[in-house]
Amino acid sequence: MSPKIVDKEAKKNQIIQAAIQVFARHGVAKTKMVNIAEAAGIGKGTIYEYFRSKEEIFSTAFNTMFAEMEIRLEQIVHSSLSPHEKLSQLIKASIDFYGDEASEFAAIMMDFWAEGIRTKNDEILHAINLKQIYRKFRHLISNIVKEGIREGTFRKTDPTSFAAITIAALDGIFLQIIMEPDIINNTKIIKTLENTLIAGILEK
Amino acid sequence: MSPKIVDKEAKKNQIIQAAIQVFARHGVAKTKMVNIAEAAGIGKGTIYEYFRSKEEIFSTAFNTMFAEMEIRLEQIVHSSLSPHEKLSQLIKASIDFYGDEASEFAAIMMDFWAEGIRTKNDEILHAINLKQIYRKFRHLISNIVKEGIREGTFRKTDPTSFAAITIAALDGIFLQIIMEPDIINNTKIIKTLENTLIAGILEK
Amino acid sequence: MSPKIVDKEAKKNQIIQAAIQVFARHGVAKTKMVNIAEAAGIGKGTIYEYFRSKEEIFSTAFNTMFAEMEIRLEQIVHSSLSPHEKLSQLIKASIDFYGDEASEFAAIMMDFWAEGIRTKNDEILHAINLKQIYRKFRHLISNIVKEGIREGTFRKTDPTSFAAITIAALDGIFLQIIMEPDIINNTKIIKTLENTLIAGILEK
Amino acid sequence: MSPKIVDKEAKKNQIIQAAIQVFARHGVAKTKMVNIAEAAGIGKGTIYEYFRSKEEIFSTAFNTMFAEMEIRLEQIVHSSLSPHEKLSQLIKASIDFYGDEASEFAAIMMDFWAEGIRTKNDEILHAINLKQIYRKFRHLISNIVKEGIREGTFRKTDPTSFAAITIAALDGIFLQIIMEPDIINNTKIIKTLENTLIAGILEK
DNA sequence: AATGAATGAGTGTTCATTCAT
DNA sequence: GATGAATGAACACTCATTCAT
Repeated sequence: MSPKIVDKEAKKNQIIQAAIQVFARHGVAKTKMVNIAEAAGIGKGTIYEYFRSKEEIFSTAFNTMFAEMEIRLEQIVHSSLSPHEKLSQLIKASIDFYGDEASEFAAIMMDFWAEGIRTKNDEILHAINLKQIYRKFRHLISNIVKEGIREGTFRKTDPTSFAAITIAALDGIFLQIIMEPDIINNTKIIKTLENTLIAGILEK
Repeated sequence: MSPKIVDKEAKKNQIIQAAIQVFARHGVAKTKMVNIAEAAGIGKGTIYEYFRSKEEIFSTAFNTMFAEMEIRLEQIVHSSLSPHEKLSQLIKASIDFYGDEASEFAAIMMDFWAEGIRTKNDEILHAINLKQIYRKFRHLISNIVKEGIREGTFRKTDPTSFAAITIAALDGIFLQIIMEPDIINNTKIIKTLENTLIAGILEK
Repeated sequence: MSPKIVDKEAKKNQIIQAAIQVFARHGVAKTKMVNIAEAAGIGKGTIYEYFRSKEEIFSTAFNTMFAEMEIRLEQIVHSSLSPHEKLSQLIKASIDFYGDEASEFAAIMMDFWAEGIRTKNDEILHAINLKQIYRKFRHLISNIVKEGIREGTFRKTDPTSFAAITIAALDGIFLQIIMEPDIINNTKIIKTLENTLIAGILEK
Repeated sequence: MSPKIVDKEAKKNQIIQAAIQVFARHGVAKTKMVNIAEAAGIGKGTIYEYFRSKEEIFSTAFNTMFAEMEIRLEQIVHSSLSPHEKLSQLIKASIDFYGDEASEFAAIMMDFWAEGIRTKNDEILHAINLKQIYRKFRHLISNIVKEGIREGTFRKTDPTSFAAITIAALDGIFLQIIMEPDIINNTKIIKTLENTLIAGILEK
């Protein structure tokens, strides 16, 4: 009675993974549906069995990527490490992540940002809530800061501002690593980030 | 210096300024040649008297914008301020700049970045040398750091790494200000940046 | 007469009835195979077990509808009524039919006509023989006319022309009723048709 | 300063005439933009300089054709002929018109009708006001009828119903002529129409 | 020099049809 | 037999670029 049984979710994911690959290599704007289809090893029309439009693929890919980032972040935040160590871990994990996977991850992230920022004005991309995501990230990190202040190991600092700066520094470093993976030395950068960002918040 | 040449240059600039306006408002990908022409108050075909292609307009606009940023940066670096004050100024000037003009400036910058990053792989956009620009920026800031270390006011820190982080933090903050101009409090952020970044490099 | 064959025919009919419903509601051109399948309560692929193509469904539906019309027409023609009464009945039955079911029936009929007319040029739709159908209709009505002339109740009139005009008037009225069911008053129209068409053929 | 000067209206008309040709030959639904472009001897993109969409071409063509019909009709109605002669003229002119130009004109008319009827439900095609057009036609003819009744040459008949039937008969005859131009004898039909329709309304 | 009319390559999306289950 | 997942041909429409005026 029932024909070919397909794991719809698995296939959606397969398409999204293919889309991310292609977005990363060619940019969101220049990615054609047929490219995604080819990358996913399926026919162009098949995509539309799983996604309504290019836009939907875009926002799904976007949310998928940020969801992954969030999970990594939360693992550190909810660990039993000290606040100081949490920040260290956060920095290290981020830089390592960027360093390893950045070149594929970078450009698409920029597109997402570029598109996500513009979303502020458009009403189209409600699915991409960059604002929400950054709020969440800041919230997670500011909790570490508050914890440290409560403990007495961190100086009294505005937790949200510090969180914003930490994310900012990591995002910005990300950009530079993308551009010059060879020159920007990861080890040195990590050390310097600890020496400046963390040193700046530690109670003397 | 014949008047013809001056006219040509002036008109090119007029077109670029129009292009930047339109890029900012609608995004590079969504900007049509006709939009630029209209914004410049000229005919669509006339653009091609001054630029070979949309691509050329894009990269010219890109370089124009970064040239302006460079000038602002150099003014601070080459001032007679102390290294500490130079960094303070740099932070303040950047944040203020972002805060004031960011919303128009932001999205286009993201597009430039997104496109510029991708350029790494393509051979097309040689004109957009994001790598070069960041190198220049790091060089300028690392000079301030070296100056401070030489003076003894800054701790021994890898100047390039610190420069990279400073730029990174400012770029990253830029992103967040763009997204939430109302929530990200400029004054607090500036203070926190000084309390962390600068505090982190100051000799105790 | 094996049950299998009966089933096949029943299912074909079920699909055709569904198709007619959907054609009527959305127009032939805008009707998708999936719409027909849904209306028939079967799977999209199942249709192809019974019909070779959309085209075949279309022409089968077409012929089905005209066959129904023919039956209604023949019932009147072969009744024991007088020629005058037969024409009256014909007009009344047609108008009533249009009036009641027209709005659903109309648009599909127009599509059939439109497609059927074009068939003249194409070789594709041999199945749709609008020419044949109209010939049959004219033949039936011209028989009533001949009967009336023979009886002496009708004036000597070209039977085929009169048949053509009668069908024409009914088709045309159909069109107008479709467009303005409220304004075109059925009772008045029937009376006027009798007063003009029939009055025009009656021997004084 | 100003480049190529083009008579926008003339070109629009050129495209519409081409569109009508192609609509007539292949049907509205099967007509591709590129077909119209080719028929007009222009590039596909050029059409969009003059019309927003296929839909707009369709409705413009529709209105153009009906406007022409209206002019022909009004010429007869507003002539100095007697009501009886006006009706005769109307019938003759219509049949001749159909007979001569019908084969090109027919199919497109059917499409227009088919589409126009469906329009009742959609909100899209406001431009195609078939209802309005028929109302206008009925109005023109009913004026002839009223004139004849006033004069005493026509029997007391509901003018609107008679107008509706006249239009109906002509439309319907049109259909049959389209299908069988050779069999439906124009001269006979005209005579029979006069003998039935007009005879039916004449005061005895 | 300046223009905008003309163009067609290129794109997202639809849908009749196929076919593995 | 029945199904619906898969497919790619097809099509409306866009837009960078050209070029006649």
